[in-house]
Amino acid sequence: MSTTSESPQRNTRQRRAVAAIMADLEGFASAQQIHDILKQRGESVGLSTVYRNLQALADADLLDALRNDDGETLYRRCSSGHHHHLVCRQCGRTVEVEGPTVERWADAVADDHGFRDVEHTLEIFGTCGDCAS
Amino acid sequence: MSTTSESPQRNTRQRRAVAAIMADLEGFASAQQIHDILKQRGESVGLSTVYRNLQALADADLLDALRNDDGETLYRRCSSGHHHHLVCRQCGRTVEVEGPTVERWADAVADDHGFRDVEHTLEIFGTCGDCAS
DNA sequence: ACTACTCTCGGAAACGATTGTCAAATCCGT
DNA sequence: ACGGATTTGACAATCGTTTCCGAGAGTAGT
Repeated sequence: MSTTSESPQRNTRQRRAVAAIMADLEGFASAQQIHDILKQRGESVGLSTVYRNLQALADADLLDALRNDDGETLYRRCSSGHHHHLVCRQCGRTVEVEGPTVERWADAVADDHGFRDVEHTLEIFGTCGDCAS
Repeated sequence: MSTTSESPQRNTRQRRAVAAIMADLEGFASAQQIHDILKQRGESVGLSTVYRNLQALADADLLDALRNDDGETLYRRCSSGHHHHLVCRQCGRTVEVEGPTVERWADAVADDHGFRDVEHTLEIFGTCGDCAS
């Protein structure tokens, strides 16, 4: 499988259901939460399947994935291109932010120390206005 | 535990052994790796104890902790104060970096969106000069 | 529509890091 | 050295996630 094709990607009810949830969802959610939501909507999908499909979507860059402090992986739909997140630690509301300054700073710092092929991760956590009251 | 004192903090062989390892260690290491190193040095310490002491040291801001992509928590000694890391993804060599500009930017962005109690995480990964050759 | 060939599903078992339990060992002030 | 509190450590339990594997469902070819 080194050469070309990804797997053919079949169009299943479960795949559609997970994608639909993610399209609606505002903040980050864990695989288990998404599994619960599916159950509530009556579109029951096996937990393993939820995990698999979320991974697939994340691999295809259709979802952002991040780990919270509890070690859970959270998913959320995302716009294309490089960006970071401002996440409410109460309700999960998320704002995508860009910071050209930060990008340049990170690259410059890495360059100063002779590092190549630089990447970075940056997340901002806080309590949003609504949750603060 | 809201009120006053930290726990009395006793000076045990195990606590000293863990602290000693961390003083020597150059890059980030997982609790289990540290447990192994202790065993090799003949200073055997229970795994739970290693976990507990690493957490305690991290809580006391004597160690930095970060999670790798595999979900393991890695520890490393650190200087005091807020800082970030530039980590070589090959050899683990780590440089502590500061970025007042970034701090201000993050706070400003969060403030713009009405977020309070803001924290952020930022790590830079790359290949260091030595490993690039 | 029928067949054959996969890919996918799902429930249960496996996994791996971490945390909890609790009796025994160890500290440390007195 | 004594005694009460903390800490240790072997083991079990937890928790998120992954893997297994037989059954089920898409899809292409006829």
